[in-house]
This record gives sequence, C-alpha cells and structure tokens, in this order.
Amino acid sequence: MLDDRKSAILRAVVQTYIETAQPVGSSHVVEATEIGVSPATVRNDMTLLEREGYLTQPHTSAGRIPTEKGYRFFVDNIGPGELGPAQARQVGAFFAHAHGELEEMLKATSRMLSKVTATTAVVVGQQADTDTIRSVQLVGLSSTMYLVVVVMASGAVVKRTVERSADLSDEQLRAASDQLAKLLTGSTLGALGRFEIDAAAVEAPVAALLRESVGAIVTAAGETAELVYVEGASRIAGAFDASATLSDVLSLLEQQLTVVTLLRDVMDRGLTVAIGSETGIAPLADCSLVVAPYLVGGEQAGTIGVLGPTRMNYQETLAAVAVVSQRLSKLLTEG
Amino acid sequence: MLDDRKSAILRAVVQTYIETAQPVGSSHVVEATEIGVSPATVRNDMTLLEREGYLTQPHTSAGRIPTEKGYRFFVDNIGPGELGPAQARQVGAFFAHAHGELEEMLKATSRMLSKVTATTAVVVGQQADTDTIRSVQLVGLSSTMYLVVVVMASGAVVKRTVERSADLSDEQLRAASDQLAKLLTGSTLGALGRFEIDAAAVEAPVAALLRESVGAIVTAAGETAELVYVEGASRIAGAFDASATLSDVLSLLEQQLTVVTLLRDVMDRGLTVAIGSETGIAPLADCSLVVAPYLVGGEQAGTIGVLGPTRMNYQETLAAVAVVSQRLSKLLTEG
DNA sequence: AGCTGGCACTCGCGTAGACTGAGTGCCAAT
DNA sequence: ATTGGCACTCAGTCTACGCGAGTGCCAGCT
Repeated sequence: MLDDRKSAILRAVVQTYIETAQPVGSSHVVEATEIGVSPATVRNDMTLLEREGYLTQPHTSAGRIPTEKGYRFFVDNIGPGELGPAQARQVGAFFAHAHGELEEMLKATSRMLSKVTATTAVVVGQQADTDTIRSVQLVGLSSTMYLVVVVMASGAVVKRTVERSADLSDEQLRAASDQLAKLLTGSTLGALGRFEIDAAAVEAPVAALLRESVGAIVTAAGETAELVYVEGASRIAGAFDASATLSDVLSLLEQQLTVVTLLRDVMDRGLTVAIGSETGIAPLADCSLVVAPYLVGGEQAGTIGVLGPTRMNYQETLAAVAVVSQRLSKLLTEG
Repeated sequence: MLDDRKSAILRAVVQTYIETAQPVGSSHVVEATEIGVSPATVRNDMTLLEREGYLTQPHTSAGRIPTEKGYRFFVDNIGPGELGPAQARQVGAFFAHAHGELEEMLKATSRMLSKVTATTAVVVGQQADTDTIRSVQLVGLSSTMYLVVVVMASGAVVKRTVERSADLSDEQLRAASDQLAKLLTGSTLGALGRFEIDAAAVEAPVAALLRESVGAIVTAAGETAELVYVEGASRIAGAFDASATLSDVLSLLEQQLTVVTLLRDVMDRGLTVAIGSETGIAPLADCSLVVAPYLVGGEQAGTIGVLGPTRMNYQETLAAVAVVSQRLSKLLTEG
C-alpha cells in the first residue's frame, strides 16, 4: 500500500514525534532519515500521507503529527525490538528474587513493569476456573460468625465470613469443616456452582451449614475472580497537561471492572496494542495500551498491560511487556 | 489574641477563598459578613492580620489569601459542623448495607468516604498485635511448596508460601499442621516473635518445618500488618493544575509505607487536621489531611483520613470523617 | 515521470505596549 | 477608631507586530 519511501517517512514522523512531542516538518524528516531526497519531495509525500489518513496537521503551516492510523501502521511495521540494558537488568533482577504469594507477586510485577516502562502498568490475574481446591476449612470467629477459608492449588486463598445460621457447637463446626474438606478438595471452582449436598448423608443442621458454606465460597470466588493491580498511575500524570483528561483517566483506572473489561476486550480482538479510540473508551483517546497474556501451564491465566500516552515508545514497551509476560509465565508455571 | 472583628474577617477570608479560589479583597469581606464596617476598616485589619502571619498577598494590589497559620486558626475555631443531607444519606445507606470481610469493608469505606468528601480518602487498618489466632493450617500446594494459612479472630487471614525444605510426605505435613494449630491457636501475633519450638517434643524434620512456618507467619504478618486503602486519588487531580505537583502527590499516595507513616505521625501529634507543611511532607504543601481513629472494642484499630487541597471544605470534611469513624467503630465492634 | 530549488503564503508563538479594573495603603476628616 | 477619598500598583487581557518554521505549488531540470 505504501511504497518504501512513504513508509520510511511515516516511520520517521512517528519516531520523531514520539521523541519531541512537536509536529514534524519535512526538513526534520530529511535530517532524521538517510532517505536522500529533498524536503520538497518529502513534502509531496507527506501531503499524500495526509490524504490517506496517516498524518494530520494541527494547523496549516505546522509540521505533521501521526493519526491513529499512522501509529497503527508504525506499530505494525516495527521489528520485535530489544529491551534497553538498564531495563533488562531490572527485569532480570526482579525475577531472580521473585517469590511468594501469587497476589503479592502480581502486584510486584505490576510495579516493576510500571517502573521499567515509566508509565502505568496493569496486571490482571484471572482466577482460573480450573484451579483445584486444596483445602477447605470452617473457622469459628465468634459465637455468631464463622469464616470459610479455601486454599487453591495456585496458592490463592478465597475466604468469606458467614453468619451462623443455626446454633452450632464448635464440635459440629469442626465436623462440618472436615466433611466439607473431604467433599470439595480436588474439585474446581468452576464445578462448584453445580455442587449438590447429599442431604441424606448428614444431619439436617450440618447440611444447611454445608450448603451455606458452599454458597459463600461461590460468591466469594466470584468477587475475587479478577485480581487487578494497577500500579504507577502517577507516571501517566506527567504525560498529560490537561488536568481534566488526566482526572478522567485516573478515575477510570480506579474502576477495576472497567480495567478488566478493557484488557479482556483488547485481548479478545487479538490486539497487542490498542491505540487511542481502538481501546473503545473515550477518555483514553490520547492513550495507548500494550497488552500480553501470561500463561500458567500452557493455559492463559491472566493479562499484563501498560497504559501510556499515544506517543509512547512502542518499541521498548512492546519488548518490556513481551519479556515480562514470558518470564512471569515461566515463573508461575515452574513455581 | 485576635479580637472579634479580626477573627471574623479572617474567617470570612478563609471561607470565601475556599469557595472561590480567588484572592479575597476587603469589599468582598464586607459583603460576605454582617460586620457593619467599611472596606477601609477591613483593609486596616487585614494589614494587621498579614503582619501577624495569618494572611498573605500573592502580589501587591491583589486580595489576601490565608496562610497555613490562617487556615489553622480557622479550623481551630469552627464549630463541629453538620454533614449535608445528601452526604448523610450516603453514609447512612453505606453502613446500613455494610457487611462481610474486614478488608473489603475497609476498602469500601475508603471508597465511600472519598465519594462523600469528593477528595481522596485513606483508610489504614492496623493488624492488631492482640488479635488472637483462631486457626493455623499447612496446605501442600505442590511437591516443592506449601502454604501457611493463619486465620485470626478478626477474620483476617495471613498466608505465605514456603518452599519445602525437607522431603516431607503429606502425612508429615498434616501432622505438623495439626501440631502447629495446637501450639499457636489462642496465641497473638505479637507473642509469636518470641515463640520457641520445643525441639525435643517432635521429630527433627518436623521441628524444622514448624520453625520455618512460624517464621513465615511472622514475616507475612509483618508485611500485611498495615492494610492501606487509598481510594479516589483521581478526585484530587481536579484540585491542582500544575501537573508536576500532582504527579508528586499521586506517586506519594502509591507508596503505602509513606501513607501509613504520614497518618500515624499526624495522629501521634494529636492532630485532627494537618495543613500543608504540618504534614511534614514537602509535596503535600498544598494539601491538608483530616484524620480520625476508629476503635474496635475500645482499642484503636486504625485510622481513616481524607486528603484534599488546603482550600478544602473543612467543616464538611471534618464532619464526614468524624461520622464515618464513629459508624465504622460501631460496626466493627458489634459485627 | 519524478525530483528539486525557489517563492509566496500561512499562521502559531513570543514580545511589547496600552488599557482595565480590582485592590491596596495612606491621609485627612469625622 | 472609623471612614471617604485618592493616588498608586500590578496581573490579566487585548492588540499589534515581527519572526520563523513550515507548507503548497510551480517551473525547470534530469
């Protein structure tokens, strides 16, 4: 569609604009490339590129800035790219010492990713429906409350307080706990929704307790199904000057559900980069999102992403997101 | 120190400045109060108030703005104040339906407080050293990892993954788990640091496992000791126009430790409101912090706070923070 | 046909000057 | 002690203007 020179010019404009945040003029393009033609020629091509919708002018007599279509062409045509040595070192150091809790891990990963890319990072961990239950326990908290605690094979813990319906003794609670453990251990959260207590096998009050507990687990699992970690939101603050937009973006990031939907949506459309309105969210008009899934044992277990200004360094960010998702996958699969 | 008229003038200046964000001139003061004197008189008093350090001029020939000392006088001299009906309704509705998990509760409270006060809210929940352990469990996750899960009487769950040091069977793990439960149940986290395993009483590898587990609990408890929930950070974005300051403030809010230290520090100094540099943190020069403790069973269990611009509505914010802390205390004590 | 140098034109930006109006400080009078 | 009057200050707004980066177009060259 675009001949070699035009695409080189487009690349140069995008690249330069990303670096300087200034509209790029024809002579800058000549300086920035080894294209070997005069500014006038570049100008002619730029007019065409503008006509095709890749570039736009903020006003007559200014240089060109990329449109979304221009950015899109750019990201679709850059090579894989390498992580800078400093960043590579940070990522390496992080994964060398990474350990512990899944939740803490994801949060720390998000923080690290934000630091490495110098923008906001988002990590979403989906509670796998296939995660098997390792242990279930009912713990009495007070005379009126008990807590259902479920430990998953992934190390995730699902818990929920439940009001004591009947006047059960601690003995009965312990018996119920054991029974529940026996029943549910090895099962998956996905299967739990269809779980039936065989009422005949146990005393009536205990059966009620069991049913209630299973219900609580299902609810709690639903609530904690999506772990969202947004870190480094402050880093995107520097990218915008209009405080109105910024406020919108920030409040959007605070809505976990929106963030999850956004990432899932972008992934579903098979995108790695969503530029501006491609995100489908109005306040993100000047933002781009770079995402990648991470896998645990070959299954997609979640998504990591970076939210930056449209004029972000795509090459580095893509590299960073790719590397981190790979290393995270490896860590979670092996660990 | 300040006679009636001067303090009325000061109050009027602060009040008006909070509303308009514009330097306040003498004639505005006359209009805003029923003081019954001419602008010239007010001017004379304002000069004195400036000399005393309560007011300042952004430049000659402009109105006055309050200094920190001015705000301080203002907050020290306003009455208790009432919550607006709309806000009162929101708070009421929230606590009417509040239930469940401590952590979820605190987060939701923070979110509600942010909404009611229209600025950023912070809720810090301190893991009480006196919280007693209700249950301890070791759960095998994989052949190389197990998870220590501790349930506290408050319903909080402390957990941590631990690498399997020795090659222990699931049987041994279960035995150790039971033993650990027997040993620690009823104890407090505070007492755990000084806990000694009686090595003679158990087999050597199990003793090591127990020691390791207790260590893991202590570490994990230390890490999760401070639950921090910052909500509505986007709401403070509208209050500033300088994106540099804003970025600083936001990144500060992302550092949980700083936030905890800040709140604790302010509480320790017996303050309810910390204005600007009174917070002791440079980037918060244009912010004020309104805090209140909440109690569980008479013991201070945490702190709630609101971070807004120095020119916030202190009357309403103070009322909101006070009401929410009381209702939260009540809820947590009874629940 | 494609590229280029030349040229007139556009228009944002920065500077400079003038004006406005809100607000002050001071003083003499009450 | 309070006040009306008055001269003064100065940020913000508007206008004018020159500068310069950049464009579009054309005629000529390869």
